Formats: sequence, structure tokens, C-alpha cells
Amino acid sequence: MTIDTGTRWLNAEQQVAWRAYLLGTARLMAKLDDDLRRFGIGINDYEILVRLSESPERRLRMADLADRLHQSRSRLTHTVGRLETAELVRRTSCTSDKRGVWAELTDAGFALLEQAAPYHVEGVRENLVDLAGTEDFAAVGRVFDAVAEHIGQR
Amino acid sequence: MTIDTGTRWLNAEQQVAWRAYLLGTARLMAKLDDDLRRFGIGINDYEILVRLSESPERRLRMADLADRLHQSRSRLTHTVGRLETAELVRRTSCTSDKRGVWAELTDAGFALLEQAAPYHVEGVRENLVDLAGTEDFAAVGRVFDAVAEHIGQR
DNA sequence: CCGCTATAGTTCAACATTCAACCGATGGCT
DNA sequence: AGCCATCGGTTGAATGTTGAACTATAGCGG
Repeated sequence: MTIDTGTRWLNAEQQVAWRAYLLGTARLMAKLDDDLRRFGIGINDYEILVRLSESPERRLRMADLADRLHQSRSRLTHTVGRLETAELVRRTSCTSDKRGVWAELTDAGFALLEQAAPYHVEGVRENLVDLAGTEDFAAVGRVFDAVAEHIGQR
Repeated sequence: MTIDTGTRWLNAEQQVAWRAYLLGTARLMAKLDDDLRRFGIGINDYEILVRLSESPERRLRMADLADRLHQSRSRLTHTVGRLETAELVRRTSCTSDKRGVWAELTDAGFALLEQAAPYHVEGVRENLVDLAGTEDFAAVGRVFDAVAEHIGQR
């Protein structure tokens, strides 16, 4: 922090931007999570349901889902377990690969998503997208695409 | 998700950017956290130590610290408790306001920070800052500054 | 100075996440 | 076929986080 000629510290603007990102992200996620609570789910659950809803047959293999969300398989197992007891997701074993498990959106899950999605999207707009200029938001997309790409699969 | 004339859904580019942000952030945080593990702390602990190290007398009031990190006071109490048993932080009661508590960085805490900081900053550069163009990273700063500002204190 | 409400911080229990150990299935190799 | 390293997923225990209830102090209005 004091005399360290070897390290390329962030300059003042980079510092400020980095801190803004940290704080902004923390507040944003907390807010979106909070807003979803009225539907009985959190943003993590929401993202799971969305991924399933977009997939063919409204289902995905556990490992695939875990990768898309960058979550550990263990975490996903627990979360899907909860979603299953909430009847939002159903698990069926995969016939072609007997090790595999499909997580499949139930009708109730889809119905919940239809309800929650407009509110959620509105929140994303109000608290992020509409605050950023079109060009700035595109920049955010580029940056984090590069980040995701650079870090790669676990 | 299908027929919903009232909701302003994200357009394709916004969708992609939003997803990139979610995935990129997840991977980035996991990576930074992971890299810090060799020092026995996580990114959350690290941020606490940094905030303290920058403050006058290397100490902050608990509530102040919680606000800066957008954490609940409860969470901070627990975390500082752990940092205290690790001897990285010391708690002393505030004389001017008897309700208050100072969290203060110990010498060991400062020493750890001096060790960890170069590695951490290198990680932030390699996995984020250096991947973004100067202008794009500035945009990230602007956007999340606006987000943090918009959402405000809890 | 009293009474009231708000603030600072902690505690406890419920809940979520992590990590390592585990089990069965798979697929490549001989 | 038989071996074995790997994969897909789950389990359970330890660890971390949340949220509400609680204690103590502050500070305001009368």
C-alpha cells in the first residue's frame, strides 16, 4: 500500500470505477432480490426458472444449468431441491445418460415466472438499464462479456 | 413472456448485455475470492480490511463500515467477529457514543493487507480492468455509480 | 427532567452456501 | 470383457448469511 514499485496499482479513476461497481452491484442485487421476495423467490431462483423456461421442453441437465449460472453442482442440487418442494421444478432422470438428471419447469413454475417477470424486468430497467445511456450499457455488456470469456468455465 | 403489451422487455442487445453482466460478475467474484483464499480471507473480508486501512486511525464505526459495503449490521457483526478471532481486527467501544463500536485494523491485519493487496489488484487488472478499454471501463464506473446513487442507502 | 422514539450493535434461530466425501454410470484402453 | 479415470449428481457437516427480537444509549419535545 505504501512503497511498492512492482505493483501496478489502479489509478484514481479506476479505483473510483471499481468501487462504484462493487457498491452498485451489491445494492442492485439486494434490490432485485428484495423485489422478487413478494413472489416467494430470490434472484437466484428466478434465474434458474428463466433458464429452464427458455430451454427446449423447458428443461435442462443439472450440470448444464450449473455452468450457465456459474454455480457449484452442490449448490444447484440444494436450490433445485427447494424449488422442487415448492413445486416450481420437477426432477426426472435422464434416460440416455443414466447418471444425468433433468430439471424441468412445472406449470406452476412457468405461471410464477409469467407473474414475476414483468416486475423483475421493470426493476432491471429502473435500477440499471434506464440509468445508463445506451452506449454506456453496451460498454458494460462488452466488458463483462470479455470478463466471462477470459475467466472461462471452472 | 409471450403476449404482454404492457411490459417493456429488454431488447436483444440489452438482454445479452444483462446476461453478460450477471455471468461475468459471478465468475469475477468467484475468481477474486478464490485468489484471496491463499491469504486465508475472502473478498468480503478483504474489502473490510481495506476500508479500515484507509480510514483515520485505521478504524471505522460498525454502522459506517456496514453502509460502505452495503451489508447488514448483523452480517458485519459476524464477519468482524471472525476477523477478530483471526487477530486481523480489534473491536473497541466508542467513548463519545457509548452505543458505538470501533472496528480497528490490527498490525497483523495491516501486514496481511500489504501482502494480499498486490495480488488482489493484479487479479482485478487481469480479469477486469485490462480486459476493458479505458473508455469502456469508465462507462462501467459511470453506470454503477448511477446505480448506487439511484438505489441509495438502505 | 421525563417520556418517547430512533439509533448502534448483538444475539439466536432459520436458512443458504461451501467443501469434501461419496456413489453409480460412462467411456476409453487393452 | 475388465480396468480405471472421469463425469454427473447427491449428501452431510461446517460455515456463512438473514431477519427479527432484544439491550442499551442517544437525543428530541415538552
